[in-house]
Amino acid sequence: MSISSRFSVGIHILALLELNKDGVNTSEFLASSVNTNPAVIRKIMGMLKKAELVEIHAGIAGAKLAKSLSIITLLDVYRAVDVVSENELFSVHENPNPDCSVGRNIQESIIPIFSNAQIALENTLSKVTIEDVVKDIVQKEQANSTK
Amino acid sequence: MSISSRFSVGIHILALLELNKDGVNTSEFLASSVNTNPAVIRKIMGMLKKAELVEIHAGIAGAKLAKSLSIITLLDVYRAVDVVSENELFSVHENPNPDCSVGRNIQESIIPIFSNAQIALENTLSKVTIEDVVKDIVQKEQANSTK
DNA sequence: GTTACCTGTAACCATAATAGTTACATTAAA
DNA sequence: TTTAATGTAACTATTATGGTTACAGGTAAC
Repeated sequence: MSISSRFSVGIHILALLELNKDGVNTSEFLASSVNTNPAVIRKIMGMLKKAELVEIHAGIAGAKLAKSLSIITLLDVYRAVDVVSENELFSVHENPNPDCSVGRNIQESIIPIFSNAQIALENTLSKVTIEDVVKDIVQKEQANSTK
Repeated sequence: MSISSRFSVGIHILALLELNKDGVNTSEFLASSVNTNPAVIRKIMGMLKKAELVEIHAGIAGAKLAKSLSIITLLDVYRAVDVVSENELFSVHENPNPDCSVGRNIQESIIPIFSNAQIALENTLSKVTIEDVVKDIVQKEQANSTK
């Protein structure tokens, strides 16, 4: 199975908040860029707000980044939108048979390995910031405009 | 979401085939160790067979490892049981708005990053073999028997 | 204060994957 | 021929996703 697209949508939103920082970023505007329903955006925005990545207020149109681009990593977004719980990227089968040497040890053997793999993934995400993504988008735009 | 427990069950099966290599490993026997239904085991065994990790034959009771423990990595198992497709660990939202600079570039910006994270995870899995898991289980057994 | 507009949230739906279950055809060995 | 195992298909319950509608609550402009 795949990790929810909430993650990629979260990145999209944050990048757009930067690139449109002088505009009014309503959920409807953001939804039109992502191409989804405004309620979906508001749900994800709620998560980003809880993680203190964005500033939004009931009744007031528009959202802003709550901190500098350069210190928001993709791992922050990944955690914010709750796509994978702590140490639960891999699921381990429950209740193996304790009367079997494999059954009674497999979980303890496997869990640290799975944890390491998950950490390797998360470390990769922690090394990329929203600033990197924004710069990449700007660069791609320039490359295309001179074609 | 989590990666299917087919992966951990696959590892369990392979380790057990080694530790019980002198016995007859029917799907019923394996199922009793994993604590699930024999048909579930047979389905997973079918995938392991297709990946040439185990040898089984219709009508003949028992399964054997098809290659040496030391060269079967967890990545081999992970691919065999088809828990995550190539480059699809992360899902990316479809059809972002091409009239927005973020919308028209976000996928191209994000996909290589996601791919790197997935590769980091898979590299970790490629460094652990079934032999490592078996040794760990044996060691845990010994540690417990002397308690 | 009332209107207009936005956010916050709940309720609901369709879809898809998981894990399990039953059943049975197919195959091989005793 | 009988027995027993594998290989599969069909079906179920459960769960997460992503979307949709609806509306309560907050804020600002008039």
